[in-house]
Amino acid sequence: MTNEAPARRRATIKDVAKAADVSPMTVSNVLNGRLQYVSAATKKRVEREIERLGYRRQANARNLRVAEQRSIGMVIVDESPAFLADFFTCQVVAGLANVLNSADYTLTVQGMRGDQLETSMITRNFEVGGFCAMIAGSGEERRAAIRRLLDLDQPVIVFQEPITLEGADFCAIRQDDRGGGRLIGDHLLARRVEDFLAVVPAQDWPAIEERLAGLRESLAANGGGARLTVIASASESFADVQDVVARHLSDHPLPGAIIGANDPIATAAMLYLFDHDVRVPEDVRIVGFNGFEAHRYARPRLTTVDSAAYQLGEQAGRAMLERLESGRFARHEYILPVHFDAGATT
Amino acid sequence: MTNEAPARRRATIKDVAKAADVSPMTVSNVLNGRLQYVSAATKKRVEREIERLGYRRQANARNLRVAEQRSIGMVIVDESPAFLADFFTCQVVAGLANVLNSADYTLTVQGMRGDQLETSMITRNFEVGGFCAMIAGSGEERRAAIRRLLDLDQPVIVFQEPITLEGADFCAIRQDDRGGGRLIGDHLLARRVEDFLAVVPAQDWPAIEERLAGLRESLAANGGGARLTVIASASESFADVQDVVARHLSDHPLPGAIIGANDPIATAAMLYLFDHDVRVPEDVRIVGFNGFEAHRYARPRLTTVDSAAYQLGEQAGRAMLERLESGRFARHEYILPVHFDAGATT
DNA sequence: TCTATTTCATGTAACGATATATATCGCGGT
DNA sequence: ACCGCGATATATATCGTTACATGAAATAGA
Repeated sequence: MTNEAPARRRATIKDVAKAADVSPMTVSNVLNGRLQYVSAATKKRVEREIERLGYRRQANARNLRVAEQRSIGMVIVDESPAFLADFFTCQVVAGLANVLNSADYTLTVQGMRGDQLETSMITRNFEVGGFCAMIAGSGEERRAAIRRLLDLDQPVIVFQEPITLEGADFCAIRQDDRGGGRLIGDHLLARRVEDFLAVVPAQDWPAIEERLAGLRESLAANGGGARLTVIASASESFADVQDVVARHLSDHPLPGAIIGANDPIATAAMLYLFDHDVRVPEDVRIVGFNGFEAHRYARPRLTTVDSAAYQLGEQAGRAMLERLESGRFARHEYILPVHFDAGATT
Repeated sequence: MTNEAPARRRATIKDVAKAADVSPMTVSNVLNGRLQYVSAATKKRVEREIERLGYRRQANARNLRVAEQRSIGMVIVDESPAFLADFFTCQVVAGLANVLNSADYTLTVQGMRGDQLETSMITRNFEVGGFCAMIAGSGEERRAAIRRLLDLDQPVIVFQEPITLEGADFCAIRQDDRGGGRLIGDHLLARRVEDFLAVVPAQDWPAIEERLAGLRESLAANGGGARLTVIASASESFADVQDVVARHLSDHPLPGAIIGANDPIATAAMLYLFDHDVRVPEDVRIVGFNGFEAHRYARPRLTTVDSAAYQLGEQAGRAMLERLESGRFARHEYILPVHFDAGATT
C-alpha cells in the first residue's frame, strides 16, 4: 500500500464550512480568531470539523489574498556547492533561523553562483518577505549582487559587507573585524613581536581586509619598527595553506608571529610549524580569527578573536523582523563587538 | 530617502499585458515558454515590457492555481535553539540545499521543539512539497514526531532513523553506523585491545545505539574475552565529557581503548588524557566517529569513521526529487557506506 | 408596539495566475 | 466560392482565502 485513497484531495475551507453547516467566512473568522463575529457554540462546531477533516489552511491562497509573507529568504552567493557547509555561514544561518522561527517566520535557503542571481532567482517561484544575503566574491561582484537583490524591491540585509553602496537602502550586519585586528596587533606588540606574517585566502573577502586594516592601524600606532608581510593562499584548505607557508619560509626568516585570517588557516600554519620542529609560542606566536569551538581542540589552544557568528545571525533576524513590522526600511549598519580570546599560542 | 514612491505596487501580469497590448494569457504563455501559441514578434514585445516594468511572477498566485510547490521543508526537531549550529546537521543541510537548489527547488528550514510540531507547524502558513526531518530525542518522541509529519499527507524523509514504523510510508536515510561500529571493533581487536570504554551522550540517539551495536557484534565475533563498558555524558560538551571520563577513571583501571560516540567526544576524552600524562596511543587508543574536518586539526590526528554527512543530505535531496516527480511515495531505506579513517590515535 | 442597537452570520468580489475552450485570421486545396 | 486547417490570440472560469458590505435575528429602550 502506498497511498490510502488514490487522490484524496486536501480539505478546503469550503469543505469545513459545509460539514459544520456554516459559511466559509465563518470558518475563516474562527481560523483567524475574530471571535467578535462568531458565537462560542459555532466556534466549537467549526473547530471540531477542522480537526475531523484534518483541515490545514493553504498558505498560498492566504498569502495571495492578504499579500503577506511569513518567510525570509537567505541567499548565499558562492562558487562552491558546499556553500552552507562552512562553519561560519552555518552558525549565522542557525542564529537567523532561530530568531525567525521563534517569531513564526520561516527561513528559505537558496545557494547560487553570482551570475545565477539574476536569471534564476528573479524568475523563480519563491516568495519571501525579505532577503538576508551572504555574498562571497570580490568587491565589484558583491556590489552587483547586492544591487540585483535590491532590484527586487524588498528589504535586504547583507552580512559581512562593510561598504555601504551609494543611494542603496539595505542593512549591513557585521562584526568589528577592524577592532579585532587591532586587538591582535596590540596583544602581539605587547609581547615584543616585530615581524608579522599574515596568511589570508586569495579570494577577496572584505571582512578579512578589515582585519588586516585593524592590524595595520595597531602597528602604525604602537608598532615602532614592526613589519607586516601578507601572503595569500590559493584556498583555505589545509594543503594550500601549508604550501604557501612553506614557500614563504623557505626564503624568509621565521617571523615573530603568524596571523591566520581565520582559525582553520592559523591551525594549518601551526601544524606545519610543529612538523618542522618550530615551537609555538616560543619561536613563533600564532593567532587565528573566529573562535570556532572545534579549533579549541587543537593543542596548544589557539589564541583567536571570537566573532560570534551565531549572534550575527540573530541580530540579522531581529533587524529584519523589526523592519517588516514597521514597514520602513532605511539603511543601517550593525557592528557587533568581538572578543579577544587568549589561548596558549601567544 | 527611504522609498522612491510611497507605495509602488508590484507589477502584475495584467500590467504587462496592458503595456504590451496583449491579453494576460499571452503573457502567461510567454512566461511559461509555450511558444506554439505566441509569435516571435509578440514574444519580444512582451519580454521587453516584462523587463521594463520589472515584472516578477507572484509565486503564491501561481502555486495556488497549479497546485505545485517548488519548496521542500527541512524540519529540525530539537530542544536546543542552536539546532542548526551542530556540524553534522549543518553538513546534511548543505548537501540537501545544494541538490534541491540545482533542481530549482528551494529549501525552507524550520527548527522546533518536539511538542511544537503539532500546533505550530500544522497551522503555520508554510507550504512545501515535502519534508526532510532531522529529529532528536528518544525513540518514542521521535516516532510521535514522524507520525505527525506523516499526518500532513506529504512525502517525508527522515534522517538517522533506523526504525521503520509499521504501516508508515516514509524514507529513512542514514549511514551504516553499525558497520562503522564493527570496523572500529575489528581495528582495535587487531591491535590486541581487550578492555573497551565507550563514551556516549546521555540523550538517546539511535545512530549511536547502532554504532554500539556494531561494536558489540565485532567483539562477539572476534573478541575472545574482550569487555565493553559504556558510560554516558550529560551532554556532548567538552566539560561534561571530561567530567564523566574523570569520574570513571578514578575508580577503574585505564581501558585499552576509548571510543567516542562522535569526534567531539573522542577529542575531549583525548585531551583529558593528555592533561593527565596518559600517552595516546601507547597507553590508551582513541577512536571517534563522523570524520569532521575540524577534528583533524587536533594532534595526534584522530582515528575516526567518516560518515559523509554532506552526502547524506545530497541523497535525501535526490530521493525527494525522484519521489516528487514520480508522484509515488513508498517506504524505502537508504544506507550510505562509511569509511574507516585510521589516524595516529590507534 | 415600534424603533435603535448589538450580535452573529452570510454573499459577493477580489488577490494574481493559468487551463480550457473558443475565436479570428490567412492560406492552400478543391 | 467553400471547407479545413494551422497559427495566434483571447474570454471565461477557477484555484482557496479573506475584506467589505450587507442582512437577519435578538435584545434593549422608549
